[in-house]
Amino acid sequence: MTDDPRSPNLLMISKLENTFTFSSEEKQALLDLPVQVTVLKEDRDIVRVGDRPSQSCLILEGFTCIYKVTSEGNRQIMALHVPGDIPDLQSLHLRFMDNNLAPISPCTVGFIEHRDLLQICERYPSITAAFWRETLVDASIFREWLLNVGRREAYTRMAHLLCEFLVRLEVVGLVENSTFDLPITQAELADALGISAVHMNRVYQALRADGLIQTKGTQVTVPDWEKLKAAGDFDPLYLHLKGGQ
Amino acid sequence: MTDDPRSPNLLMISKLENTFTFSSEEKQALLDLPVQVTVLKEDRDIVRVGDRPSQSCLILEGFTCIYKVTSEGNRQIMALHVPGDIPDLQSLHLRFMDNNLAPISPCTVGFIEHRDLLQICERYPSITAAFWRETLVDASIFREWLLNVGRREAYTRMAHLLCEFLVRLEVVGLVENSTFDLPITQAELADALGISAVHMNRVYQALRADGLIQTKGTQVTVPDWEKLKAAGDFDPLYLHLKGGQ
DNA sequence: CGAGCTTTTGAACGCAGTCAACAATTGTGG
DNA sequence: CCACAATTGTTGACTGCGTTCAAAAGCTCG
Repeated sequence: MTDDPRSPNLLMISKLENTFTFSSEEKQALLDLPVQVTVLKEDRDIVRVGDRPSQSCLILEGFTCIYKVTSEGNRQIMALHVPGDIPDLQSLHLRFMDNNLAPISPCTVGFIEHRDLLQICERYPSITAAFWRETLVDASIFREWLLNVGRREAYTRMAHLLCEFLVRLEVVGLVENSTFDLPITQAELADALGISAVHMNRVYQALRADGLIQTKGTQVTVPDWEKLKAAGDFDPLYLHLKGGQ
Repeated sequence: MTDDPRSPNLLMISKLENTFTFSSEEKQALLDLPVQVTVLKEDRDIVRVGDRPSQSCLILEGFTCIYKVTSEGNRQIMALHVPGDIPDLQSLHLRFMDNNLAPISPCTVGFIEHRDLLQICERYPSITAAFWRETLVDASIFREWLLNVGRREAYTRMAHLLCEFLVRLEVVGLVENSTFDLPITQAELADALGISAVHMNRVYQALRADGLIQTKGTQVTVPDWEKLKAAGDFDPLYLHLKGGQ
């Protein structure tokens, strides 16, 4: 739904170029990758557990999440995705989806056929490496979330998640004046942090009361980055961004 | 420490062949991969957060884990590895280690130089795919652990972990008569499940009292697989084993 | 056979969950 | 543009799963 049909590819390339340098031939191959742009509503899953998709999905606008549900009906959100992410790149090499993928806000995505991805990977090893690396960073984030959910108390946990959001959104230029849009309900945040919605609400209020964040609708402002980092026990190393250490 | 110096490579190949079929040329290349076998004691990390290793490590005997520690000193174990696993394959494409890797029992590992791995990957795309896939399965396990730690109560969580162990050890032939060796302290299990050691002990006792497991030293026996599966809310799909669904 | 680790037990406490009601906001159709 | 419905956010009270602290008992191994 963008005027420039190449824009999805450029978003993907600029993300990958955070850590890789491509030859002009490789870049052209990435530009030529067919991407089918679609606008999705937030109340329908993109793929579900057990599915065998033949395409992967690049987030262009809005946010998505992957989640699973226990047999008791408790939902855990395992990851949140921002524009530039490819949340189900794994399905390129795993036969079945082992999680659900859904938009958490109205969002625009681009679908890329596995066939095309495999073809470009076979031809250009450094593109393979770049995609592989993306999935490794995803895994690194899962590890940090495990530490977060398993060993940090709710207050710290929430502060940590906000730190991660700020950094990841900054990378794709979605932060202005320490402010970003977080179009996500408290119930969803609770599911991402492994706590109840009620407790989430209390923690959120505490963060505001302590001056770590200011909110206005879905906008979140971080007045003191160092303070939030300290509160969230946050070290961006695990995001493996360009800056390195 | 095996008589047959090729054995490490064969272990790796048989694991990869669970889901991939290699040509004889590819298989030979994997067999020719130099592997430096070493015996490690359990009280020293193999790699640490911030390290930049030039090799990855294949588990041959014993168990290892990856873990992180919060600034408060709480440890979370994010994964446990059994023979055949390559716990730090990620370091092939990520500049820095974002977690610690340590043996949890005396263990034998084989170190493989990144240089050699990259070379073989460049030459054989299907070997790249096989290694990539391994890291994707690791990520899938992280996701399941997130659900486990975030949304299941301690009793179910422990049952789930035992289920996972049984299945993964079965794949590498380390289960006999529904019995396997679990040379890991309760404090370590607690760190893997995100609970305290004291509570771990109580849950463990409850599992025994309910007849879901029998223990004898470090040996664990599962008398009724279906019952344990039910107690652990366990579905092996996320392990992406050969059997498919 | 004693040192050191691991497991076990008890008691008190607390973080977070559940339930229930209400307030605020957003969305929708007339 | 308003009225009503539905979702989301907020609050209070009670409960409970799991933590913490401390001490004792059991193992393992030199």
